[in-house]
Amino acid sequence: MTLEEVAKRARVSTATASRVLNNIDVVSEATRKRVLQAASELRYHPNVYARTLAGGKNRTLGMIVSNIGNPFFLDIFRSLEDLAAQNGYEVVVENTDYDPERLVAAVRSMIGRRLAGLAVVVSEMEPYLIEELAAQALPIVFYDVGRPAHNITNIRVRYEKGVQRGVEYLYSLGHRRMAFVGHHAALGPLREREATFLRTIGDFAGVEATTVTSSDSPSGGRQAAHELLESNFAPTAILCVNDFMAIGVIRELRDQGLRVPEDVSVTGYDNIDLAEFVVPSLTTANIPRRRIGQIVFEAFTGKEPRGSAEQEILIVPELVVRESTGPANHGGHAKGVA
Amino acid sequence: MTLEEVAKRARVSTATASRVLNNIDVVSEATRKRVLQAASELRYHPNVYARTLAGGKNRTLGMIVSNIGNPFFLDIFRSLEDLAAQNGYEVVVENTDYDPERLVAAVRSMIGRRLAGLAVVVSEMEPYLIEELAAQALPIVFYDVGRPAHNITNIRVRYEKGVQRGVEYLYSLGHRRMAFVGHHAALGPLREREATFLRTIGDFAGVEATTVTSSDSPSGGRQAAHELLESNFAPTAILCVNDFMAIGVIRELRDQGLRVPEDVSVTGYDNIDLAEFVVPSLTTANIPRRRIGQIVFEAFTGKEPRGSAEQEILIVPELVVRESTGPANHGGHAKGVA
DNA sequence: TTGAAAGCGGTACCAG
DNA sequence: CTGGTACCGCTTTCAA
Repeated sequence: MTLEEVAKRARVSTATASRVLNNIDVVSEATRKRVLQAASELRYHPNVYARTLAGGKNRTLGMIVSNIGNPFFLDIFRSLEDLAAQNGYEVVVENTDYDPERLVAAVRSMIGRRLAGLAVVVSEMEPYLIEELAAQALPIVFYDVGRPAHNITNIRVRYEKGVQRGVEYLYSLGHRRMAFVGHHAALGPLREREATFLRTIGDFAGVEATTVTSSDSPSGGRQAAHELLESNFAPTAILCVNDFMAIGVIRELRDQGLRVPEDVSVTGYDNIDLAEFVVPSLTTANIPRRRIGQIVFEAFTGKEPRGSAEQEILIVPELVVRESTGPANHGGHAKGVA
Repeated sequence: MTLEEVAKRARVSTATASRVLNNIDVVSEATRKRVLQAASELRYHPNVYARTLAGGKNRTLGMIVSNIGNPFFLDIFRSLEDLAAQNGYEVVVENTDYDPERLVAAVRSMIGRRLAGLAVVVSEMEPYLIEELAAQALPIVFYDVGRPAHNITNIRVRYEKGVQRGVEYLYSLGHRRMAFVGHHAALGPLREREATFLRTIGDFAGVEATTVTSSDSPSGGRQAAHELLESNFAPTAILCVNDFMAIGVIRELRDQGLRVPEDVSVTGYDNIDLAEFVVPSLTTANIPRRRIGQIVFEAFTGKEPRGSAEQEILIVPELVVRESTGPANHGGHAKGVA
């Protein structure tokens, strides 16, 4: 079904048909009706590709994330999508699963879409990709990678603040043996998080630390906890790089007969909705995902004078204390004895 | 950056440039190199819209879901996306949040994309939309709505089987007061699920039942459980329409000092990954989301003779017993006393 | 092996 | 108020 067929049936030119379909108010009521009639009879739906090509405009936004299975990323996407839908935009997501190759493919595909804006929320960013993106005439928002530049907005999270607050809190509770559970240590931003933890621990006298890394999922968390318990480190507190993994860590702890937080305290990061619902609920650092979605949307659709889009936005996570943390149990826990 | 600019820089025609970029093996190695060189220098990325319009082909699949925040839908999407990525396709999702208006917009937008296939996994489907979709020359897969027709594959879940098995199991455990927690009772498929529960209960002598409805989220589950506890029904078992809500139900029960499953048994539905990780883990009915993603993908890309695509696929959920269910506590539970 | 040119399905400007 | 028409950027014959 094409515009031409609709026009023919309504006995008008494609120009007029186009006007009617785009609500350009100059068409007589009579022809207008004929066109609408024809369009609906033919169940006509304009071809987005032709429309975009010809019009030069594009109402779609893009977003690339590392793991859409992790509610953290999903929430940002949903927030952006809601705003987009309310304002007549659409958003297409691409998931990379932390795979640099998929990221490259995603970036190329996104550039090819000639989007109204692209949000890049990934951990596996490589410098040359940032260059490639920066070279495009495309509004971009980077989350946690890259630096602000022309047409590039940067959202930076003071990740270390959340870690500090967490460690500090656990320290005040008497914890002296802490473990960090992360994932994808090979990727810069993630390795940096682990380093941040270690660095922070260095500021507290008499604290011993270790780290484990697995995959970004509850299952990965479970596996990490398993390794931790197999080793002889016996932490009294486990800090997880995010809530998603913390859920798995807690599960494994309980399966091994350890109580949380009586025997071991656990913290997450992100404050996903689930953090409040799991048992025990998670002590975590809040990252305002909804607000991030808004910032992204505004960066793309805001009407500030061109160029002012170049900015950096800082987010400082707050600690949210819930049930998964408590006083250290220095008596040591007897593994296997609940 | 356009093909023409690349062609110019490489001193060839756009036709040749196009050939090189599409790996059409007839170009001499020398010119081939020049074109590639030029393309990379200019950081050229083909315009997907122009490409699709001109080529008449489309490697993108569409998917419409009711609530991408619910892991059930998300898993199907991810499964489809993985397969797509592996085979050079892309998939665009649209979320409706159970809102019929957003569904209409999504359907229109999807049709306008001239997709290689569209999967519709929603609960708010209206007949006329099915007509509209069926009228398009577009391979479609409906999940739980519509009926098979030309170019339409239908995936139907024997929802009632899962409910029967759940009720039967709880009955054998001595439960005689059961409640059903659902959402969006105004939508056909969802109302039907509630009705299925009630109908099933009818097959078991001496069982009393009630239903509550809230929103599709842990938070909705919590609220539903709250209502249930406020009423004087005092169920010994709560069957939730899905795992996502069950998580909230369990949380509320515990907050009210009730133990699961000692005081109240809870079941979910879907068997999302989380079901295994929450505490207590969920007794639920398994729906093979990964397989559904595969079925969808194959329906769109399979090379069966045209027309054979018209089929109906039946899925019969199996009960998965975990920790959230146990023998009925007929002594009655003292609310507020753990 | 390469180029010219005809579309693909619309939009928007220019006349009438 | 309506029609003619020149593109948008790329793919794909058809000839050379």
